[in-house]
Amino acid sequence: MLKKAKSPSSETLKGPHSRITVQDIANAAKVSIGTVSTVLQNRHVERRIPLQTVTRIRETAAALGYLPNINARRLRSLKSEKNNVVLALLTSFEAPLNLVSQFLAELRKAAEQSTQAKNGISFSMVIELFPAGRLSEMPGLLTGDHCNAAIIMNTTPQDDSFLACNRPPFPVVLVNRLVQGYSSVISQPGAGKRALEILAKAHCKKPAVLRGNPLTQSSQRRLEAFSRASTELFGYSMQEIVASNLSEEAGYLAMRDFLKNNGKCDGLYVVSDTLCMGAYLAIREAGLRIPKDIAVVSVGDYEHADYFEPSLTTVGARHDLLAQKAGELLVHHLFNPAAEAEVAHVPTREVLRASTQG
Amino acid sequence: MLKKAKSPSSETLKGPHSRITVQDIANAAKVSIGTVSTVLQNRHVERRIPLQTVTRIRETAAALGYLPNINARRLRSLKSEKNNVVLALLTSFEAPLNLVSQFLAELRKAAEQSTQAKNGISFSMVIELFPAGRLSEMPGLLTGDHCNAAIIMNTTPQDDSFLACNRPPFPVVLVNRLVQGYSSVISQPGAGKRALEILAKAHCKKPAVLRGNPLTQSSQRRLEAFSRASTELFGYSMQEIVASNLSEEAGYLAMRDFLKNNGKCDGLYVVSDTLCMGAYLAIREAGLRIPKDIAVVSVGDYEHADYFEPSLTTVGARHDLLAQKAGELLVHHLFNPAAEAEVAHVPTREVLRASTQG
DNA sequence: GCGTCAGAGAAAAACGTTTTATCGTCGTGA
DNA sequence: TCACGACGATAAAACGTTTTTCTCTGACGC
Repeated sequence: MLKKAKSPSSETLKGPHSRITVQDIANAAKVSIGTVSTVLQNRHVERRIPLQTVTRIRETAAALGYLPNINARRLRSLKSEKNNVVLALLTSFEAPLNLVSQFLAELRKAAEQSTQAKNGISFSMVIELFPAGRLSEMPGLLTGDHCNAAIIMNTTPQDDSFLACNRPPFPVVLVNRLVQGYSSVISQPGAGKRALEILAKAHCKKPAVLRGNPLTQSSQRRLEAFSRASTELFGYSMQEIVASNLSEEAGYLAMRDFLKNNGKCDGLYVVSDTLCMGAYLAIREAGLRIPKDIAVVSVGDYEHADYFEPSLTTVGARHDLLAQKAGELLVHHLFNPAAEAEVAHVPTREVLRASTQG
Repeated sequence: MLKKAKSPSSETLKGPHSRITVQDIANAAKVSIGTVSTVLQNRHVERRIPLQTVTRIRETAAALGYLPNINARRLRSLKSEKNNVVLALLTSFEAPLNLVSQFLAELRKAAEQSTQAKNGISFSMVIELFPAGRLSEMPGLLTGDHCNAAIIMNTTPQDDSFLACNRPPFPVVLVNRLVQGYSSVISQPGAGKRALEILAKAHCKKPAVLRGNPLTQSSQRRLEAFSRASTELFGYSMQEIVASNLSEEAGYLAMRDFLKNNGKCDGLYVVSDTLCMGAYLAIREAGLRIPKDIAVVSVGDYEHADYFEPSLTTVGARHDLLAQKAGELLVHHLFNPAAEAEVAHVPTREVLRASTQG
């Protein structure tokens, strides 16, 4: 009802679902869009707009439910934002976020160090989340209108095959995933083998693994290495205990059921610290001792391992190096569009603690 | 060297630090910007651009180090992106991110439910991180060119006082902070009092708290309530053990030193589960038993409490409700610009476990 | 009566893209 | 010779802002 065409450039009636713009406010308040803009930015005092006009504009803006278009605003805004490059970190809602801030920090560091070379460029970084397995629905991924470069983490196999078929029009670095044609950072394989060796040194003969579902790509590699090493050393593969997801509770339930059904093992490799926390409880409840009855190795996802009772031996990724490498690689690709895809292997870290040492 | 003015609209020489645009590529490759644009979007086949031109454009783009301007691209892009509202979640680098995905998910839910009312609007959500205490340096916070609305979490007192003086030009909801003039969601006070009551019921006489540094606003409120309750019941306040930060290690060290110096307490309130993990180890190492020698209550930040040994009693925030309320409140403000600031108190959850029950 | 100045606002130029409409040119069949 | 389609590319409009420049009043001092 407040709307009324006035400016000749907007004679055409707007569609019903079209968003309110400064032009609409200007028409309704019978001023020009420049005036509306200054008022909405609270610069009316320096521009000497009388209070009456200010309140009129403010009221019509509120009445019309005006929401500024962020992209238009940024496009036109300060000089400092002019040379702005958007770096994104894409991860799934379901994955734990505790690592992503480290990745983001390293990415920023890498970007800013390179700034000195390509001076004048500023960086802004965002995290965007997608539902696991539905990376394909992420807006801007294929059109390239969300970021100039991205680190993608915590994808599912479904997401990976989507990426294999559809390449975003900007540099991408994957974390712990191997997809043809993409750069990625990846933990050195061999953690699985080392896990078995550690258990063997703790005099285990019947190894088992506890894993979540679905199996992440890196877990799968570790498991395969573990299995191969087991076959080599003992002549048989390990038992496999499958938890329904990656929570403590799932680990607890899976391990409890295994032990209840008279499952026997004297060495356990758990592919996530969170699962392991649940497994510890199940083992305690069954009256078994760590490491005397069952030695346990996990991966060191978190920094908790020292505080388990008994403290937990871990062989796993060095997230700090992964993050650093990922940041460097992405920035490298950002400024060297012709560079070949590159897979960086990052060494693992091994900390022997009480859970494998009698 | 490749650059050469051709189009009449860009006769003026560019400054040295000016970013490469499609115009520059067009000039260098001697084609029009429209052609460059179609090639860069890989639509050359449908537009029948010959391969030779395509490669020439691609090569000059790469040689010039072209990076598209994301904002310009989004501004001009698809209809679906036209009615796009940007919702942001601002948190500090230092704070654990494990909660933010829950907040983001709830925010999205709230936004999408409201979409049916305000139909035609799509939402995009981003997380942006700032160094704790330096929220003020976050670009776009005061100019409003980064988002249409934001949830701000994990601020320091310094950030709060900055916010108190400078109001961003978009709706804001704070989490667990009380700042004049802002809407916020906040855990019901009283968790601290309940913690003391639980300890008292476990026959404690000498309560202590273990806290991190700096003290977050919500921790401070809890501590004050705890102290008041202690004074009321016992006639004296609790002892205060201060850890240097919020890590497991800090908790361990602080608690170990306290016990080493003959500190005595029979009930411990720990304001973070992470700290508590360290405290558990220190208590074990000192040969003390939980809860017989020391009963322990913490806050339930994570979902670990069941898996502590012994399992950990918690009284703390219901993050699910906090997140839900925050999302709803922000969306409400987004579509009702005139609405008053509102503080939503969210009840706490109390789970009694073995660490307080002999 | 005339220059000057301040107030209030309009008009227009940018920002860097994408998209649409248009324009030559070249062969080719009638 | 003419109409015509295919080809290759260009010019120009749009996107929604912000910012700069300009215009039009009156009022005021001289």
